[in-house]
Parts: sequence; C-alpha cells; structure tokens
Amino acid sequence: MTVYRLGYVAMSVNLQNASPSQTMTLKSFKKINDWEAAVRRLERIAKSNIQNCLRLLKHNKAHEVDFFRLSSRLVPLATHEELTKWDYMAALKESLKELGRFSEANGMRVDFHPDHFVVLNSPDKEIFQVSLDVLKYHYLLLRYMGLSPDHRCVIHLGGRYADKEQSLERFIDHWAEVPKGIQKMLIIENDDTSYTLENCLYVCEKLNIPQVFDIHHHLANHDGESWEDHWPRVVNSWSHSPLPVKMHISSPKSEKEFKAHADYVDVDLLLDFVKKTNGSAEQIDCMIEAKKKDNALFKLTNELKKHPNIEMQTQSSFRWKD
DNA sequence: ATAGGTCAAGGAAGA
DNA sequence: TCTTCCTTGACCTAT
Repeated sequence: MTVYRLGYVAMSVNLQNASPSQTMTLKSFKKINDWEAAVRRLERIAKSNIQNCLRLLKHNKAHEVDFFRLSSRLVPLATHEELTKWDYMAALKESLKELGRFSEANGMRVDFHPDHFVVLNSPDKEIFQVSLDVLKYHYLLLRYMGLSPDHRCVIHLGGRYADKEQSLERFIDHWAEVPKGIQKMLIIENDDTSYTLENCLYVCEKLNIPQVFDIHHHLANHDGESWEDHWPRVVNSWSHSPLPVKMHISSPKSEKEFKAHADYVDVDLLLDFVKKTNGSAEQIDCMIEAKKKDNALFKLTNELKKHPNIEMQTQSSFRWKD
C-alpha cells in the first residue's frame, strides 16, 4: 500500500510577517549610492528570508508537514549580472546551514522550482547561460544547506520555437553542456502549454531524469494521452532516486481560467489520483499548489479524514484502505 | 493607511 | 514583425 504525503509551496497564509521572498529591485539597489551599504541591505533581506524559511519549517513541524517547496527568491538579485562580484554566501552560509540542519533533523523533504525563465532548450546562447547561472544558484543554496542537491529542483523542458520536435531534441543536445552536479539536481515536469507527459517521459528516459507528473498541467495539455497509461513509466523514472515519487496537484480556477490555480484543491481530484495509483509505489509525495497555500493542505486533510477508505498516518500523510 | 500601478523575466498568441 | 498577455509577491507611488 502506498503512503501519500502532502506538501505545499513557499509560504504560509497563517504565519504573519514571515515572507521568504522579500526583495529589492535593481532600480532601488542603484538608488543607494554606497555600494557596500546597498549590498549590506541585500544581505539583511536575504538573511530575513532564510530565517523566515526556518519559521515556516517549524510551523510545518507543528502540523506534521514534512514536504515543502522553498522559495527561489531567497537571495534577491543573487544571479543578476550587475552583482556577480557579490559573494552572498559569505554572509548567508550560517543561516543556510541552520535551515538545512533543521530540515534534515526532522526528516523533511525540501526542494525548489525556479520559475519558467530557466529554459535549457533556448536557441539563444545567452539565455541558456543565464539559465545555468540560476540553476547554479539553487545548487549552491542546497550545498550550503548541507543537503544533497540530487533530484531537488524541478524545471520544464522549455519553449517550442515553431518546431516542437526539434526544440525537444535541443534540450537533449544542451544537456551535455550542463555540469554533472546540476544534471543530478534536476527533475522534469510536464507543462500546460507545450510539452506533454509523454514528451517529458521521452526525455526523462533518455537522460535518466525523474519525472514529476503535474495532473493539472496534464488536463490542460495532454494531446489525447491518458496519464494512467504512462504512470508506470513515471514511477520507473524514480527507481534510481533515494527520494519518493513526486507529483503536483492543483485545481483549475474556473472553466474560463482553466490554467490558473484555484484557492483550494478539489478533494475528489486527489482521491481519484490515489485510487488509480495506490500500490504503484511505496510512497508518493503530492505537492499542493493552491492560492491558499497551507490552508488548502489543511482543508484537504480535514476532508480526507472523513473518508471511510482513508487512514491518516500523520497529520499530512495517509493511506488508502480497501 | 490603502489602493492601484509597477517590476522582472521568456515565450505564446493574437494583431 | 509587432504588441499584449501570462505569472508572482512585493515594492512603489499617489491619494
């Protein structure tokens, strides 16, 4: 029987003044005439973001939530070309270490999902290079947290650029230029406009990359495929990973705005997924992507508790019993 | 104090 | 080939 574990994304709607993604724009950075002072301000913001992450993990621990996506905006302007000589790790390594220690000590799975501006299949060399820089930043955050970066960073295949098949092959070509450590960090998710689950599986199997199945994206972009047919391949793509299979789940905001995320996740969508995948793996981690963040997770678990076939294991994990 | 505008990015889709 | 929209939380500006 499969254990299903729920997690959520980046921030809590319950904790006050705990943003992990406070920022500073380049514009306001430049307004400060003293470069050193401006950098110190950036470092203060970054430290506060990391400390707020720790608060979030403690909040999660209190609710037995041990699966969480960290914000990618912990260090503002970290990858900006105008700040390449800023050694941000010198100021942040202690806070990062503490964050990593806490997550390890409490058996938490934490990971990242940089936004869609990371495009490894871009034909533009500069965009490819900037994408690598952003990935390296994520790699360093994990390293300084003292965590193995393996399979902790979700990305998409990228753009279509008029010729989808050729662009998909370009991802494979570019992969050879991605440093080994970063290769091992990456996992691939099907997206809602271009690359379907099967497109991604083709790449994942070729390059030995775990596949993250996003059911909402699949419903928006499936090309007639049924995910159930491909599910064994998804599970198999994780066979060489020390981490459990991971999937994303969210409900459409409305029929009209189908691709946008709703406040909460429809419990029936999750139950349907559970019924169809039960027994396929030891554990499946389900990332709740909803506007109401942790409240969406809590609402789901409250609904699950009432279901006759659900047996809660902890406050955020459960099993299906026949 | 608060509302509405702006910011940053790359790509898709429409004009 | 161009413009507009998408997405996101938070910052910024005007009231």
